[in-house]
Amino acid sequence: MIEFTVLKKSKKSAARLGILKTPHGEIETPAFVPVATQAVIKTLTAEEVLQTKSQILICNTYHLHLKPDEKIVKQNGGLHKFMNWGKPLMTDSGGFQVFSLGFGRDYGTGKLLKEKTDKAILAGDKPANIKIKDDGVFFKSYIDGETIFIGPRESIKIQEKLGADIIFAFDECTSPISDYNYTKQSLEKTHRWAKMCLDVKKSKQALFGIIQGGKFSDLKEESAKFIGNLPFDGFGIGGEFGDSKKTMTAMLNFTIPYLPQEKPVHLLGIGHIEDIKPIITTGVDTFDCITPTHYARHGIAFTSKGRLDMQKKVFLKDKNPLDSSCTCLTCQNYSRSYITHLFRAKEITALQLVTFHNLYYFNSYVEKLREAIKNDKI
RNA sequence: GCUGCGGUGACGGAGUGGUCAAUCGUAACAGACUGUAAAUCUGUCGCCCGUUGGGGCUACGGAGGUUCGAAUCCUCCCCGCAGCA
Repeated sequence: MIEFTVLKKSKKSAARLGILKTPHGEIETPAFVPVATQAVIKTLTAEEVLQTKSQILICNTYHLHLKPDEKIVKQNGGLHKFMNWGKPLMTDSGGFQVFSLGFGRDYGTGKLLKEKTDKAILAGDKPANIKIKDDGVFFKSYIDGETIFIGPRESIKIQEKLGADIIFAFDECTSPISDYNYTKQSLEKTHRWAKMCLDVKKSKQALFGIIQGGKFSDLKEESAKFIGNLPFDGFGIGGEFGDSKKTMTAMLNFTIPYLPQEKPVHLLGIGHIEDIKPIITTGVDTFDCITPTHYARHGIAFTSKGRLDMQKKVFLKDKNPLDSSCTCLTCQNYSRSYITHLFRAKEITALQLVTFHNLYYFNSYVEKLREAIKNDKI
């Protein structure tokens, strides 16, 4: 079980400061949630992750079901013990994979639409590689092609075996190019699945329901009201948020007030550094994003001066740390020159040093924002 | 000195008379990435002009030659490797 306490609401915005108590410790919110899909923050050990000021991680049901199988995790004493992470954990339900391995893959689109497109997903359209049925989804394992069925029941059972503190309802994350009718039909399914998740769950883990509805206000409202009225321990806001950052913030400002104010709100899969302040001011308590870890492995370091592409030749002659105002171990001990050398030499330590820094940087930034809420500055 | 093999774009290495500015890989450069199919993917990669289609120029060790046409065939030369003297 979890316990959520709102300590303070900003006078300037909907931002709020809170404490989320879990069986594995407390989280100061708003908090960034690094993504540990396969029960690891890629390139880092759990001990290193602790030093990045991370308070809670999110792992993935679909991926851990395929590998190593939740039974193995359970036999190892559950996720916390398995991955040597004594702090709070979430598991995502696999609902994102319904999108990313389905229409996301077919159309090459992400959660946010960058360019205008004529492509559209209409009611009745079916993704090429997965089958979405009334009770769940048939996936093809990307490992060996095996057919795998995950629905609300399966997802909850897997998540119970994994043993995270907070688990998510199985949903269908919709694409930014889904039309109104597709989104509406999908939403009905997600709502039905949400109830099933509540019915199936036997553990004391906290279960978060997920609000969908795409970019359509009436569907978002309907979803927030419906999911918000179910006895979930918290809420995730998922799916896509229109085609610009402004619509995203507007949509959050519109949606969150429909949810019970005493329960925590998690924003699923959003969090480029420039998005963080805007989403926090809408009242989001926790949010996860692959950006700091994923981009790190592609050479991008986030700094107070903006993104740096550490593969660029210029940095070979730069003896400064990634960010001279950063107090992380990477910045204390290693130069841009060295890190760039490692990238160009294809040394895996490059990925590690930047992953460490990026996580520390994101967490430090959110820490500052918590301070700002305390002082009613945002 | 003889015999054999070979010299291709930054590098490795295809091509062996027209469809070749030359497959592919690497490097280089540029771009993308938001609940991780992702240490990944995409684009450019001889020079010059055109917004595109495209056009011009210079190129496959060097110099000649054969041919309508040569990286590809012939002659001589230079260089490398191997074997034999």
